[in-house]
Amino acid sequence: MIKKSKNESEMGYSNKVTASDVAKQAGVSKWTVSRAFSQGASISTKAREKVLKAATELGYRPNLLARSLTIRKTRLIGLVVDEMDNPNLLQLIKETSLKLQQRGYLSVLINISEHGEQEKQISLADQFQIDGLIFLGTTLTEALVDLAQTIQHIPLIVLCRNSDISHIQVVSTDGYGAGKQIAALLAKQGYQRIGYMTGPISESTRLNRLEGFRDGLAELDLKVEVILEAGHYGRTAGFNTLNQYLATPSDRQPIEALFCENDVLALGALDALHRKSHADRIGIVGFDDIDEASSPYYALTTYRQPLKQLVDEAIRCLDGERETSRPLLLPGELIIRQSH
Amino acid sequence: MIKKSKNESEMGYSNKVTASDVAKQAGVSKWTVSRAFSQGASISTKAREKVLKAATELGYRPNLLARSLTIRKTRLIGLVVDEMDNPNLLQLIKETSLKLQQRGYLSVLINISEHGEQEKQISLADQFQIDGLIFLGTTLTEALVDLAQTIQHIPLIVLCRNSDISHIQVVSTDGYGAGKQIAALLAKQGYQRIGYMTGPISESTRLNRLEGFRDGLAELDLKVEVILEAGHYGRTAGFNTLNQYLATPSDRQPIEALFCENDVLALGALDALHRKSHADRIGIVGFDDIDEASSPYYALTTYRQPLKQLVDEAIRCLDGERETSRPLLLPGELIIRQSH
DNA sequence: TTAGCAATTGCAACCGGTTGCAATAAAATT
DNA sequence: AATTTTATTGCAACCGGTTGCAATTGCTAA
Repeated sequence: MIKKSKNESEMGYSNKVTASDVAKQAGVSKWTVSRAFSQGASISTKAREKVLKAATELGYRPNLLARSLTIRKTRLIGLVVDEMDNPNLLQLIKETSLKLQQRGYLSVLINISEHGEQEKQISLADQFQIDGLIFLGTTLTEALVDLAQTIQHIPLIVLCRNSDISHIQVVSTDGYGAGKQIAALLAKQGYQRIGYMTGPISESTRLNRLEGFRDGLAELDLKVEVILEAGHYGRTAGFNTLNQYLATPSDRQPIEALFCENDVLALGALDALHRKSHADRIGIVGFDDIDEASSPYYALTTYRQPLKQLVDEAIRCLDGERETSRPLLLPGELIIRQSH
Repeated sequence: MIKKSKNESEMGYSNKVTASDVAKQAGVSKWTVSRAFSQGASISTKAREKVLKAATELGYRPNLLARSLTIRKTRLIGLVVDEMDNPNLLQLIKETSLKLQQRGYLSVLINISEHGEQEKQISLADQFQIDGLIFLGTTLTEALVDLAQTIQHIPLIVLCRNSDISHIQVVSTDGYGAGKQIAALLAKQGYQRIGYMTGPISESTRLNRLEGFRDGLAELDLKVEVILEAGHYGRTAGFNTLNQYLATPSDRQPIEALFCENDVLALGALDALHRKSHADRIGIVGFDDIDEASSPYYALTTYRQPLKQLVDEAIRCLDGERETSRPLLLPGELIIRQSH
């Protein structure tokens, strides 16, 4: 319950209370007011108390815009997102925004799912003097990379994606290792003909899951028989892609197992197998461990990313607590269920 | 592909290019530069061209922070979210941020899922001089309502929730009407014993689905036999809640149909029915029409909210294109599948 | 050619804070 | 008690823009 002071309600909270007003009320100069509100400034306890009292009386709240202008720091962080049909992204946004808040940052959401407006939006946020930019699992297009080149004055971080753009810090799950683990799992299960379903393919960002998967299979004298390319990361896309593959007549046996680049695709793939006879079943493995994966209808075997740790590390990079150098790749956890 | 001018790369894009610099380069005063960048300002075409040329040469980009400070408008809109486990929320965020961007706004994400920090976060955004606040399906606690009272100087909008706080504009789906439709649907199906599963109950926000459902059933001489209360909107919560109900011995017959307050709860409920014999089946209806609802495993009958329209209206309120008055309730669409 | 008027442009002041420096007050030293 | 040292506080200038007003310029009409 927030108590409203008398003055506050009297003045209708017109939000016009400025530091000078407080100064007048407290009988000090506006500079002293400023000091009263900044940590560890040179000010006597007495003065600070006087100011704080006057401030609450008047309902004064410092204007962070003005503050940011002078100290040249906004504590605004841009969160760039694109594929907004993935529950995992929501988790990522949730964790990131929460951690940012805890560190006193404010998140500016930059939605680049609308094609063509991408550079404009990021550029706009930049003009607003954001202090950092985090790409949340974003597929970087060439245009975005170019744009990133022009924004070198703030930390740029790619989360949950690999990339080799020089000045962008990468914080991601070790997709290569995960791919290998999943290869081993499927091989142990006795599958011979194994496929991979990928989302959209980007030049400048990679997930490395396929590479690890391929190498892992190779070590066991197996190979990736087919790569199915879903146009985007969506359940329906996964559904259609697998359906189409199954419907296409071929002289070869169809695959027996399929590793999907993420859970959403995997669920779509499982949807495509709905009501198939047991003989026609295909072992499916996903990636992310979204909530639905644990449903008894899906029971999806998948690989869980260490989301909280990833976010932690990303923010550490923002704060400069980690020298931006090579990509930071953390291991996740294989979640075994029944779908594989 | 963004072309970098020579100067830009020469100076390492140090972001220090100010209006005065451009003025010097263009041989005009900094005020003229300002005018060159503002629509419909009194400036000659010749001067504007000179300035624009100099600006691109130097890589000048206006500092929106400074601009906002003087014009006393930031075009920053706070998006308040809490339950971040709901795919529907992601859609809502997606639509809202996109539309805001199209109107030249920037979205500040305010995550209040962390308890206790709620007021602080909103207050912080307010200090940053945001121009409006949209609650995205947020459950308003008493503390939040109190806080909202102190922020009367900017438009406050509750999206996808009903509320009777005086100065908050409501834009939502007509939950009452939807509830009635669903009541009719279930009655037509021949169900006699019908229940309702609710999420957390809030004093100051309502969805009105239950009220409509109850009245709809009453008109057909039926009633809501039981209200199951899930602690929060989560698949697992829905799962546990229904499971618990089914496991509790009772002298009465169990319900035959259940209307869940949203799809996530409904999917959880369906999970609880996994592998039940046909006789023990319960007809389930959800709300939202999230992507997973269309899965063949779930085939959830549900009610789709007119998301885009809702967002449109909300932003119209922001822009003052609609006199903030009574709640704005739009009808959605019943999506019939097999789960009911 | 020149008065008369509109379109431009420059200037000062301001938005609401912060910061280095100098002046003053308080505390410590001898 | 006088002097040095240290802690506070006030002041001017600044962050990077915008805006009302006055001065200047350009253009039209007489």
